[in-house]
Amino acid sequence: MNDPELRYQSMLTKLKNRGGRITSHRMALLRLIAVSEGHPNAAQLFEQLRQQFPTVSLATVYKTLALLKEENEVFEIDLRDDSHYDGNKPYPHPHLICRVCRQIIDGDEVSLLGALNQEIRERYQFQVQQSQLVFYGVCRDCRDIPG
Amino acid sequence: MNDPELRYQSMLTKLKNRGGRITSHRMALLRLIAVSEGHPNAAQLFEQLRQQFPTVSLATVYKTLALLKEENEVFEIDLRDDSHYDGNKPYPHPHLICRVCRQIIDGDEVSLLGALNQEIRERYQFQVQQSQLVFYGVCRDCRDIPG
DNA sequence: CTACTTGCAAAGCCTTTGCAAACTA
DNA sequence: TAGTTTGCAAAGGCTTTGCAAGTAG
Repeated sequence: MNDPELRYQSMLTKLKNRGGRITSHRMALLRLIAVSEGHPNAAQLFEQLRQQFPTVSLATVYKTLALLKEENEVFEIDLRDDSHYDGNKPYPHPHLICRVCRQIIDGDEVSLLGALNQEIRERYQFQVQQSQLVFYGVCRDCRDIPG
Repeated sequence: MNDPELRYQSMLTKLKNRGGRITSHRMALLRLIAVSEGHPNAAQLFEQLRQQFPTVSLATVYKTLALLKEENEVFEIDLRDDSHYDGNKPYPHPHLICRVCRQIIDGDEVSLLGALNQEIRERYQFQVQQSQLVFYGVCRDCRDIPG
């Protein structure tokens, strides 16, 4: 789940299979999402897309993101202010948000995740289908900087 | 952290100590929050408060909640649609949200929480200050109901 | 009396929606 | 050609803000 080209093809296929049409705007947006290393929000994707297609609208970005989310090709991170999108790891996983540099770090290497889900299932008899796990704090790079 | 009267007094003290004024609206709102078993949102608190004080405004509810949050007397659960407030356990803890009955269940009895935070600190060298842990799925009561 | 709080209305933001025009297949 | 997608603008929903009037201390 990491090669941009694979991600791109995967998204494209899902859209085609659901009977969707492939427009140049969509192709470009899929590329942007597949290539993005970070966790852009709709506005950021829109800004980038706009450089190639000056007439594209923010609504189109939202609409396409909604499709990709439905196809589980993108994971939406629900934050207080807006949503950010993870196109590289399109499944629930923790995110660490640095309050200093505002960076969003993938926390998918936490080994306790499976056990955590299991404990919730067992202890509360709750069938977990989705999750939003966000940790706020200070990242490694910002930790040492005084102020 | 569970006796309504203690919670009420704690909130009241915090507000007083910060130089805040105790109005009848505020007292009533604190009582509502202290007594609430669930996780009301601002609109729900407003509706209840309105029954005692027909002239109260939603803005006042928001303003008071903001103060209580600042004083760590309430934990704000950031959900996609709105924020809900936990006045009984005013610290970060998981919440389980049933997609069938819409209930918000406290997940504070998960034993792995400490270890999870520790792993994030160690593995990512990330200083966790806050967290929003939300699990979506089907609760025990709704699990057996077909549909 | 002074400073804080309130209610109202308006503004802010992100996101969604309605619809005619444009376009893919 | 038929059915999707697009852009635009407006609407929606929650939350915040500005401000004059009211009120706690």
